Amino acid sequence: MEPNVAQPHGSLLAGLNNEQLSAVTWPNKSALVLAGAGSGKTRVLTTRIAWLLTTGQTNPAGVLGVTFTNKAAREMQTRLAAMVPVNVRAMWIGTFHGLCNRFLRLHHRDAGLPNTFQILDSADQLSAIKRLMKSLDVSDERFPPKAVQGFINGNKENGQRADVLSAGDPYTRKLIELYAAYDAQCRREGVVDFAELLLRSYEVLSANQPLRAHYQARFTHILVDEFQDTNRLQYAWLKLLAGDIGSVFAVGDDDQSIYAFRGAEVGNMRSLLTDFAIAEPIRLEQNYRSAGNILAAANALIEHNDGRLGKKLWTDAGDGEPIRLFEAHSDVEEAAFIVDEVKALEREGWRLSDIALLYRSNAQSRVLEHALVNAKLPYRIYGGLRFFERQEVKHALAYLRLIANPDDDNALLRVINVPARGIGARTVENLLAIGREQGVSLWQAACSGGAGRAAGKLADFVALIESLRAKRDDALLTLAETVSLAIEHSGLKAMYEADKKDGEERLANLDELVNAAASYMPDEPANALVEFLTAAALEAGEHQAEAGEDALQLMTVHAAKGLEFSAVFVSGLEEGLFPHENSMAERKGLEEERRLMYVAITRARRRLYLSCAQSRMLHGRSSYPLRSRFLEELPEALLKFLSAKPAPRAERAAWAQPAATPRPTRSANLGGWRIGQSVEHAKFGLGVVIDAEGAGGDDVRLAINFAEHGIKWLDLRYAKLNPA
DNA sequence: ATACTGCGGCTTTTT
DNA sequence: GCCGCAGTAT
Repeated sequence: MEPNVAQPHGSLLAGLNNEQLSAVTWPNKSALVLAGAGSGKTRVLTTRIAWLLTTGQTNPAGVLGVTFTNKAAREMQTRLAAMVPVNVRAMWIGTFHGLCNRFLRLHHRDAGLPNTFQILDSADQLSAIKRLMKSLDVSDERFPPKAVQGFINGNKENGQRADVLSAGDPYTRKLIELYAAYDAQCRREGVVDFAELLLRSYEVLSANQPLRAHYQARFTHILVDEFQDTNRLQYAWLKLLAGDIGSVFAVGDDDQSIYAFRGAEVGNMRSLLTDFAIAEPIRLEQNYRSAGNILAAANALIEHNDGRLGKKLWTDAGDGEPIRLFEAHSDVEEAAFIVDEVKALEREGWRLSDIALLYRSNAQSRVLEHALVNAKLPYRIYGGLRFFERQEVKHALAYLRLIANPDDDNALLRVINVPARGIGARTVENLLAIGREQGVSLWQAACSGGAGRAAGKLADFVALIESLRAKRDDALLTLAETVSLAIEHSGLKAMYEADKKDGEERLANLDELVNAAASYMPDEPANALVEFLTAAALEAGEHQAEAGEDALQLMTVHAAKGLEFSAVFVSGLEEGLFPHENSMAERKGLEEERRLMYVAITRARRRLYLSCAQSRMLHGRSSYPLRSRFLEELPEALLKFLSAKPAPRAERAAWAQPAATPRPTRSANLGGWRIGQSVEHAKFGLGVVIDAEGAGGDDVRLAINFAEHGIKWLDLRYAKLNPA
């Protein structure tokens, strides 16, 4: 710490611990802040920006603040605004995608994009891919559209265009061909997907030296949140922007890296140290959230991972309560236990909204919800559809997109016959054929009118869109009026009014859309519609608003990252579920599962419950999983066993055994096979039996580690195995 | 055009 | 066991 700098800004820096202070007042060079859970990383990030500004080391234009979620970006802006008098809206603080969008709008010419370019969300992208494949007559059996989407996005996130890819096998060659065709289609239609926002920005900066020099000189301070979640392209983008002058101040936690499955590269943390000549990360290890026992459990668990940068959370708040453990006979009993405990907590005066029920996968919420409904405990569940992803909202947005740009084929196909107006599949086929043959958009094909019997209906549709466009332009409608008019004139409103099933809710959502438009503040009023549509794509909205009532919080562990609760229940701690069996087949999959467990544990402030069940309905059948190895990785001294029937001593003895040794299965019956046996499978080749589950008899599944295909779980009723 | 039925699949998810 | 999709029946 440098007193001469810190002194005049005492109020800004007051209350920071030594490590936080050294991070905040780090000199103007790159840094990696290893910020443990609950160690005050957002505070460090925002205070550093405030400090840089108030000490005159930079001005608002010199700061680039990057986050992953809109929520985090907003929080950064709000907190910064409270610290320094500065127009945070004018600053470049936002998500990777939001900032790239801003960049591409400013430089759309350099990027080769129309100034009205629209953004495809994942669902839009998938339907664009399906449409493309249909037009190219590619079998969606052999090439599942989701897999094609994954291929395209994966390559974009590695910075690779189709033209630099090559493959020996025809399958991959086809994928590359589809990738190229997809990009061409997007270019024709003036749309970009999420990954494209980043890749295109990166390419424009790479190719355009003056532009690059401008931004490199401008952004002297680049600050990144949740750095462990960056992918290769994001890292390259940051590196490019930093150039030789700029510094990167990255905050992250390798132990909370839980998004490798979507391209996050924890390795970027180590790369940052070398590429930016950082001698040692700054460690924020003092935790202000959880009781000591909870941190001790988290520390002990995460020690089982290799290759960590290393970090040990501590608190001066005392040990607190033991961690409560419950082993139920069934998933239903587990849910009943949780309900009972929650009721007890409620009686003791805990707020329901301060209690979270966490689980590994969404399917687990069902049995919990069932128990909660019966117990009349209010709950709020995160996940599922978000506002701008609802079909009625997407329909309305599609009309708005057509107003902004009628050549948007995705939008046109979505609503050309919604509500039904006599334009059937045959007519649409014709349009697609014309579009393909003449190289024009579907809108242009429809305008030319050359489509047989439904020509009149098509003309009506064209007239509808044109009248909406004309009304907006001539009558100078506000954004909200445009939205409202589109909903009404398109017939969407009438359609949902006639829908007795869930029309009412959908109409309410459409009203909400009009409200959203009314309160939307565009940067450039003349461009309000395009901006609004962009915001709708980049910020899909809350998962489910419904605030107000004091309700239990149900969510996946992933969704809980970044949140904290006084009491946390982690349910379903069973092998196969948590750690999830699918993750075992992935490289480093188990370690990511363990980090996920680490995230779950560190959400709790005062009380932590961990539970598992001896039997569980899974995929419509009973399964009899083993206790999760993660439970065995926790020091027994921290635990308090609450099971109605504690496990027998023999089983308890196995409690602290290292997880590496294969444990015996519950049922000795492995359908005649044994752990460690070599087997052969017709499709997967040679492998070794490494684990088993199921009730025995015909209900046996074996985990087999195949030489060629990795670990697979096979159901003996279907899989043909031979001894090898 | 819509409603029903059968089938497969099935982890996590932000932008 | 449940959901979503596709294909068929009305």
